[in-house]
Amino acid sequence: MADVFRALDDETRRIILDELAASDGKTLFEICTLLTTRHGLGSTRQAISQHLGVLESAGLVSTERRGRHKFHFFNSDPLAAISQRWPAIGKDTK
Amino acid sequence: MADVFRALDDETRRIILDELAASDGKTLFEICTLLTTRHGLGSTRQAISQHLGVLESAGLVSTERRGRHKFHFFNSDPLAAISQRWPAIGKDTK
DNA sequence: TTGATAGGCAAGCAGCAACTTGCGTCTGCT
DNA sequence: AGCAGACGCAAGTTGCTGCTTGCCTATCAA
Repeated sequence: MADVFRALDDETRRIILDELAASDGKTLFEICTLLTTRHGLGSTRQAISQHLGVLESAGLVSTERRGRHKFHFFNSDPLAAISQRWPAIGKDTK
Repeated sequence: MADVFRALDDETRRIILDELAASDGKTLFEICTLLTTRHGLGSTRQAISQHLGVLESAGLVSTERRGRHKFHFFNSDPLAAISQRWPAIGKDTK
């Protein structure tokens, strides 16, 4: 559970989650391109790769390898643990 | 919004939030006592004070001064922003 | 098989964040 | 007024974290 909060404590990782939540199945290079074009982030490929590693080890992102491509998928299950700990969250969300 | 995640990225602060969510209106010394007795944390008063400062500047804790006492209250409003960003959170919370 | 594409591993560096330590401030009681 | 309790401020230290750099592995196409 601690990993989830640590993973969310970074604006770049939050943006990555936004992009994956909008449309799943992106590769590392696609995410790199999106971050530079849409969000003006000049991070390196390795930096993004490390971010994805953090997100994956926190369970927020799951991956699937096909050939030389690795696709990334958003997983919201760990976020549910937050609303379980402080139930007031999902109260008025409907 | 970044402050909220940074504030939650610390086990001690999460425990403080748990205690305040369980029962509001605690003073700094009361929180210190709870952390040492119930959770076995040997932190200093100043350390807890700094944690409360982080939580307060993130909007997760509001304070009220009466005399020489300062009471702390849990505020879940910033947590709602999380479920707004990734709506999947409050999905099955009912 | 050669080359190009997609990604992984690991060391090094810089900045931040948590904790401690020491002192200062203000309130309330006697 | 004097003292003790509850809290605030600020500097210094240590450990972690994000980023870069450099090199390596694996897959597909020609």
